[in-house]
Amino acid sequence: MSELFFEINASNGVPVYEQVARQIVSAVASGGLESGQMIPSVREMAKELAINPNTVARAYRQLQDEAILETVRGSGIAVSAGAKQKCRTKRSKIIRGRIADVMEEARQSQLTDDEIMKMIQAEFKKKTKRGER
Amino acid sequence: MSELFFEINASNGVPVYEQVARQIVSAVASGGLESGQMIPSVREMAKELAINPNTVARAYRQLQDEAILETVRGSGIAVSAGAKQKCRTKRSKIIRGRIADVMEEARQSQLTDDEIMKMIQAEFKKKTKRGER
DNA sequence: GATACTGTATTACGTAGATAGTACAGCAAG
DNA sequence: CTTGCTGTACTATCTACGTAATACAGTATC
Repeated sequence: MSELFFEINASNGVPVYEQVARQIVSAVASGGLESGQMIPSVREMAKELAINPNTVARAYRQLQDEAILETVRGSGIAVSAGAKQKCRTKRSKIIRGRIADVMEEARQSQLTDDEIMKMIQAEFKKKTKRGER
Repeated sequence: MSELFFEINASNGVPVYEQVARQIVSAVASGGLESGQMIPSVREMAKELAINPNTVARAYRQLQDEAILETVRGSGIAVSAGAKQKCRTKRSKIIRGRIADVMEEARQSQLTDDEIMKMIQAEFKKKTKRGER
């Protein structure tokens, strides 16, 4: 089931359980996963991603604490009602935070606004030129 | 001596030694530190920043490996000749890398180019409005 | 040469992340 | 009711990393 194109980047610095959680959030936010839909079981997901079941469980648990996932004992875990809106908000917050971090880092590097903006536009062009979307 | 306005953010996720190294690179890149100039000793810098001398030493050592700093036994550590150009390049690379990371993360979050650009511009405005530079 | 400063090397400690193994509780389906 | 799947809890271990503490080696200065 599933076909959830998840990718784990082990040499990324970002904890694996965080990556799993984020990708679920992204999937819900953009409609790839809908409210009420079941997600792959802990063991199944772990097998697919070749990681430890406990790591998956940790990601799921975190999302349960945020009421994005709901557990149905014996059956599995489903996407909560109203999760889509929550995930869209969460996703925005995460990305906005990352952007703010970079801005702050650039500021501390004593780069001028002009230099910063030029770098951003250069990277942006590079990105869109790769032919995505 | 020095007056090197360094700031250490302990709750930043970024290792302290990395922060020290980066701020030296920034200072050299923007002319605050010039080739041949001595930088504060390991212990002095550690005292100013209220961190462990070893942490400072690690930052210095890293920059020596990159030929940005040079050690003079018994005297101290000086900025290498040609360090400015190196640091400017390095600084650009670091920031560009961070920007690329955010772009990649945004892409994985399945945000559209339009949404991403809007977020960036919003944060950029927020930043410049704080009245810096 | 003695002192006081440099940088450096080594070792040890604490924390966070990931994994592993095991055990338990609940539901579905035969 | 039995079997097989769910999630959950707990403990232990391993590795990586950042930091800390201490001791050591070289030079300047008097």
